[in-house]
Amino acid sequence: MEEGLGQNSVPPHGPIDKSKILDIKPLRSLIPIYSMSSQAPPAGQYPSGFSPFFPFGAPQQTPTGVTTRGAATPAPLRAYKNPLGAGDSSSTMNGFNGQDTSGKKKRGSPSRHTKSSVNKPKKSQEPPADLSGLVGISPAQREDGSREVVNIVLMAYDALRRRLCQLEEAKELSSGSIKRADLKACNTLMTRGIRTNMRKRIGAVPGIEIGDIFYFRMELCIVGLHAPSMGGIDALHIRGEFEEETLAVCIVSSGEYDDDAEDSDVIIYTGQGGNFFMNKDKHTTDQKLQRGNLALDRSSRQHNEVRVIRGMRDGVNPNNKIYVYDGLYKIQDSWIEKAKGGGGVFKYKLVRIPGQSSAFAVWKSIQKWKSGSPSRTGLILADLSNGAEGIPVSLVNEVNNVKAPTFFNYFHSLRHPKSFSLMQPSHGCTCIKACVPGDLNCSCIRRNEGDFPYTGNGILVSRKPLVHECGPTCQCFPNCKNRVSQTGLKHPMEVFRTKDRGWGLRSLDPIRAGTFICEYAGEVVGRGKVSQLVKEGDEYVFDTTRIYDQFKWNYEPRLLEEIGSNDSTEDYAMPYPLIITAKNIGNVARFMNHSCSPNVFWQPVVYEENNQSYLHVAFFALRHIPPMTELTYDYGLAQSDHAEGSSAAKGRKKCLCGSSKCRGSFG
DNA sequence: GCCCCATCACCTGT
DNA sequence: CACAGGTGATGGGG
Repeated sequence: MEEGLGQNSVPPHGPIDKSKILDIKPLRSLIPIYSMSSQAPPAGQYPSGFSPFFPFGAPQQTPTGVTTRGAATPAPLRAYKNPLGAGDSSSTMNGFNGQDTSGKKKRGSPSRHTKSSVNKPKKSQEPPADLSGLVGISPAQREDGSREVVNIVLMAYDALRRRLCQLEEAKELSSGSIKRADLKACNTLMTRGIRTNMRKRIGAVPGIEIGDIFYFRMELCIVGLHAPSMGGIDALHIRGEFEEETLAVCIVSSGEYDDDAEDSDVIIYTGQGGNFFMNKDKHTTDQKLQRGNLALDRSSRQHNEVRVIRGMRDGVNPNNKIYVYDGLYKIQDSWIEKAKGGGGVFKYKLVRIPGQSSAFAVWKSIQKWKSGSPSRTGLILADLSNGAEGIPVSLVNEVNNVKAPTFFNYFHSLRHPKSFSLMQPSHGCTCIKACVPGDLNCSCIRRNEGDFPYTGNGILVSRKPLVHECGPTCQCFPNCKNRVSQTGLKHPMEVFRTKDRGWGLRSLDPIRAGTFICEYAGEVVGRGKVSQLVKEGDEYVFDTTRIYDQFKWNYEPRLLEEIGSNDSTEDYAMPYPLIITAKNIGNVARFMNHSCSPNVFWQPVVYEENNQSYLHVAFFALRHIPPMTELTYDYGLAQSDHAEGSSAAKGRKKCLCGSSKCRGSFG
């Protein structure tokens, strides 16, 4: 039956009649598949991707929806799988939900299903309470998100996941372990209603921007970008008046297949099924035109927009995979190939819709810069740190003719005029080799209230008034995992010229939330000198005693209730003042600009040198940061400014961060 | 029609 | 490499 396509690895030119090959009934010609009468929004208001529903007549317009975001356009779709969780629980929240007049129903009735509940006893429990209000998500926002809500959900997810990892790692290999913290965190959040964009849609997803990166498939699920937790194809089922239709809305390209195309705007995607590499004992079979394949096939005819997420190996951590949202594509071609195992395999050619900001293409050009083939445009200096960092810090200006920042000496850490004697002198831990999470004999861990502050791959678990790291007086090896902020830069950085804010800092690598970025290096000065420095025009003062906007980064303790761990103090009070000037001496941190919605935050870290405790300011990623994104943190307000109220105090600068939550000025 | 459960596939992750 | 594992689709029974 596969005579005609046995030897081809080239897409045939004409359209194939798959119905012949696969014994599938032919496609019917499509009529508009949802009712236009009742709720059609005014013309022109469709989100991108809807017009193609008009089979042949509608003009192929440009992807208008691509650049707009957050515009919660009403979608005239009725999805089969309605977001029942939302509908139900929202009415529950009103406290008036037509309570079961139908006597029985609902779970908890311990009637005849007891037999099945023997093997899975946990199922019979009451559903967990809706906790979405805790983190500030309304029922409507669960349906349709926004940038802010997406950030809230992702932060809640990762905070919980980090904490679960921490608990898991502390337990060594003993009792009931929390394997797969990624799954557990997702499950917890979903059952508590902490998620967004539950309404499946074609085209852009509100709150998700092209270039956004993710570190787990579950992150794609909870923000409504791609629903299946493993499957590569997300399909939407639409009920029309006479027919039902299924369309592909999103795909994840894992990069494990031969998806690669030379052109970064093209992707060749393999259909699903056929067991062609999973079951080894089974002979590989032809893929069938069903499920995801069927959806892709229909989409290739409807020409609807399909979101594309590209999975790729993390250069820093080859075990990890990073998912990059690469925007909207359309399926241009499809054909059948013969796989090595012998089965027929569907192939789909997706082409990126032009006019979208680049995402995956940026990754590709970074790869090229790193290999050095076309040199970086605007490169002024290959390594601003002059070897002081283990990793080069390039200096780049693609904007104007300014050749260099004002002179300063690059230094990787702090210079103390005197020892920092606020804390009682203490001795380092006596661990051999490395400190082990959960080992309460380790004095450093005890100082961290029994928690190892970092996960195994060096990610900060939660903010604290003070993180205690191991230091030179500890017995443990220098590669102990509790020395994260002492190990210098881990990502190749770039000091670059911004359009309107002088120099800025960004990374060539993606940075995962909670990753240590750098410390604020410079000279420590006494508190009394601050005003003098400011008067002298020192723009490089870091002062822990300023007023900082509070924000929540740690996990929500109520989400951990069933594990019995509900300690979480996100205490924002700064225990010890520390003032640093990086005017004459400093590192990359002095180039980080202010933003009112930053992607980096600072955390006090302490460790010992020569039996004296020294305080450092360490910067961590607030959320996942795509490569080439400017790194920013909140500069806070000088105390004197705060006392004067909101009147424009002297020395304040107009803020150009461009955030929707911009406070207007800083400094 | 609905609800509940079981089963299955899936471009996971450790 | 093995295997635990979540989600959503599917299908059957009550």
